[in-house]
Amino acid sequence: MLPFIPVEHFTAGPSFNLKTMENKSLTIKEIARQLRVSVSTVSRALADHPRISDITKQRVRELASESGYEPNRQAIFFKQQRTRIIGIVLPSIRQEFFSQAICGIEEAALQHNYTILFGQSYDDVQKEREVVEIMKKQRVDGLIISLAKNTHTFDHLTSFDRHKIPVVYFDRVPELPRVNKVYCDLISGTSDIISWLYKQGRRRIALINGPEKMPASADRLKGYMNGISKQKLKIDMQLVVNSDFSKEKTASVMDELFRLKSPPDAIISFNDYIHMDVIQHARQKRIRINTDIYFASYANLPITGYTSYPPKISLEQYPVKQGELAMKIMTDILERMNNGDETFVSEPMEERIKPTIISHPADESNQEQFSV
Amino acid sequence: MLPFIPVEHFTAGPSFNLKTMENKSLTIKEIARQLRVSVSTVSRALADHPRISDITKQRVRELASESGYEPNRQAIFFKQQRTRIIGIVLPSIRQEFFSQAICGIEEAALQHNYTILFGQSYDDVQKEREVVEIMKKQRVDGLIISLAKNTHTFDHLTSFDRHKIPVVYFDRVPELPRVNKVYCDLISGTSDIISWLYKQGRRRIALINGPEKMPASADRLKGYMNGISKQKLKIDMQLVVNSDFSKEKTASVMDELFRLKSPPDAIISFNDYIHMDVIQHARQKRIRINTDIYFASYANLPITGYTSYPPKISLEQYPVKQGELAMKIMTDILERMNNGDETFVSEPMEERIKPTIISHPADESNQEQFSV
DNA sequence: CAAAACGGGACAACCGATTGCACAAAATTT
DNA sequence: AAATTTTGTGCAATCGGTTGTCCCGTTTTG
Repeated sequence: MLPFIPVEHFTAGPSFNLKTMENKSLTIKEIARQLRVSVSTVSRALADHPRISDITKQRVRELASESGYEPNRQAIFFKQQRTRIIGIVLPSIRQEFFSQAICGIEEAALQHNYTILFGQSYDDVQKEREVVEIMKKQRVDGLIISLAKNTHTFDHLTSFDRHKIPVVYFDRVPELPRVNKVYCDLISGTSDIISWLYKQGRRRIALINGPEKMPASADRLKGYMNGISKQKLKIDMQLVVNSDFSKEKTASVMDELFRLKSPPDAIISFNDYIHMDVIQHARQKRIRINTDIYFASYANLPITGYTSYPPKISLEQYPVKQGELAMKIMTDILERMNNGDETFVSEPMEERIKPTIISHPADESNQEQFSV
Repeated sequence: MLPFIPVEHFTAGPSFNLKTMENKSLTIKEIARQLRVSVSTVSRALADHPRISDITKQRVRELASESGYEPNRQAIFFKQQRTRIIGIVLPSIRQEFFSQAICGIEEAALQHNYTILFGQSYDDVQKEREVVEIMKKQRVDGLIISLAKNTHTFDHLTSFDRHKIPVVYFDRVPELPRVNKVYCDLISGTSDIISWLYKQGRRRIALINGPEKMPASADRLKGYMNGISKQKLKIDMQLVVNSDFSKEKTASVMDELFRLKSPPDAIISFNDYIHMDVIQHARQKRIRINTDIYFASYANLPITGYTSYPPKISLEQYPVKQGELAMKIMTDILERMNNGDETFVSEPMEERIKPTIISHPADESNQEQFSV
C-alpha cells in the first residue's frame, strides 16, 4: 500500500528542500532543527552511536537521505586535522610512464577514499620546490613524489617529517636512508638486458644513459657493469655516454659512439623517448635498425608499438603497479598513524619491483617494408 | 625604543619553536600568546588591517615569519566555505591531448592560487558520475569537465548549478544552452580539411567518425557536410562511417569503405589514435599511405611524429590553450562570485578556438623506405 | 571644557561537525 | 523501596581562523 505523498515532494523534488535550493548545502544543524533534537544527537545517529535509540536513528537517517544531506568534509577534516588528500608530484604527466602511474595511484586512492592533488615539476627542482610548498600549504595528508632529474638536495621534502606527513618516493627515488619508496630494480633489469643481448650474439653493447647525477642513471650504469662482467665481456667506458634528454645532446653522444674504432653492435637507450630520438639519428646514419645494431630501451611504452622502429626489447617497469603500490604504502602508513602506531617513522616501507624484458615482435608493417 | 624581548625568543630558535617540532604547525593562537595580544589582533595584523598599529603589525609579522607560521587553509576555507580547489574530470589522462590540456589547466590554476583535484572517467558515464560525486563531496569550488563519450544526460552536472558551483565544459562539451564552455570549432576545421584535400585533387573523401551520439562526432559530420557542399561535391553518406574507437570496429568500417564501388581517395579519421589503427589496417590491405589514399586526422599529437605514417594533415586543437582558457573562465567566474556578481548564471562564457591544419612534412625515414 | 572623533585592541560569535561529560528517566539489581 | 546501572539525549568545548561590535584612552573639534 503506497503511503500518501505530501505535496512538497512535487514542489521541491525528492532530493533537496527549498532551503538547499536557496543557497548551499544543508547541515546537521538544519536536520536537528527540523527534528527538534540536538545536533549531537543527529551526529551520533548518523554515526550509528549505540547510545542513540533506533527510533531516533531511523528518523534522522530518513530525513537525511530524503533531503540529500551530505556531511561537510571540510568541517570534518578541519576538526580532525586531516584532508584525505594526497599530493602527487611528478616530473611530467605528458610522459606516458607517469600518466600510467597516475592511473594506478588514482585507482588505489579512490579505493581508500582519498583524492589526489596534482602537480608537475617539469623535471626541474625549482618548480618541484614550489609545487611541494603548495602541497604543504594545502595540508595534504601525504605526499607521493617522483623526483625531478636535477633534484639532489632534499630539504624541501625532509621538512615534511617534522610535520609528520608521510612521504613516499616513487620510481625516481632519492639516495636517502630510511625513506618509504617504490621503485623498479633497474640494476638487475639492466643486467638482464645485457644477458639477453649477449645471447643474441652482441658483444659491443653501448649505453646511452641519462644525466650522471640522476640515481636512475646510476642504477642503469651499475646494472650495465654487472651485466657486462657477468658475461665476461670487457668493460669499455667509451661505450657508456650521458645524454641530458635533449635531442641534440643525444645525437652528439651517438656520434661519439660511432666514431669509436670498434663501434657498438647494440645500444641501450635510457628510455623509449630517448630511443625514438636515437632511432631518428641512426636512420640518418643509414644504420639498419635491429640488424646492424640492436636497440634496447626502458619503459616499454604502448606508443612504441605504433612507431616505425620499436626497440628490439624494452624493459617493462609496470608504472600502474608501481603507482598502486606507492599509494598502498601511503594508505597503510596513514592508517597506522591514525591508530597511534608510529612505527612508520623508524621502519620505512620499501617495495622493489622486478622489471621484465619485453621483446617486440617485429612489426608486421615494418616487415613488409623490408621486403618491398 | 625596542620592547623587552622575552627569553622564549632565544630558546625557541629562529625558524620553529619546540611546540612546532613536537607535533603540528603553529597557530595564530600561539603567536598571540607569545606576544600577549589577542588572536584577532594577530589575524588583523597579518591581514594588514588599518586599525592595527604599525608597531604591532611589525611585531606580529616578525614572529610569524621567524617561526614559520603558515595559516591553516583548512580553517580559512572552512570558514569561508570555499576550498580553492578546482575539480578536473577528463576521459583519460593517458591520451596525450588531455595530458597536454592538464598542463594548461594546472598552469592557469597555479597562477590564481588554485589547486586541482584530479579524476578520470575512463570515457564512461558511470565512472564519470562517481568521480563527479566525489568532487562534489570534496566541495570543490568549481568543476572543469570533458565529457565521457557516452554521456548524454547531464543531471549529475546540472546539480552543481543548484549549489552555485560553476561548471566549465571543456573540449567535449554538451549540447546544453547557457553553459560555460571552451571548445575547438571542429565544424569549420573539418570543412577546412575537406578544402585542403580537394585542393590536392581528392574527390572521394571519407570520414571515419566516432559514435553517432557524441557531440564531437556531430561537429565533424556537420563540418564534413559543409565542406563537401562548399566544394560542390556530391554528398555520399556511404563515405561516412562510425567507429566506437575499438580497433576491431575501426577495421570493420574501413572494410565497408573499401567494398564500395567507388572507394575513397582520402580518409579523415576521428583523431590521431584512430588514425594509427586505420593506418595499421590500411597497411595490411597493401594501400600506399598518402599516395593511393590521403589520410587526415585530428589532434596533431606530437607522438605521430614518431610513427611510421603520420597523417598527411592533422588538425591542431591547441589543448594547452584550451585548458588555460577553461581555467581562466573558471577563475573569472569565481572572482565575480566573490564580488557578489552573479551575472555568470545568466550569461555563460564561451570560447571557441579555431583549429589549424598542420601538414606533416613527409618523414625523412619514411621517404627512405619508399626509395629502398 | 565638554563632546565628538579616532586609534588601538579585546571579546565573542561563527563556520559544521565531533565528542566528553552531565543529567534525567527508565530498567535493573539488591 | 532504595540503590545502581543502563539508556537516550542535550550541553558545550573544540578545531583555527575571520569579523562585527564594543570599550577604553587619547586627540581633535565646537
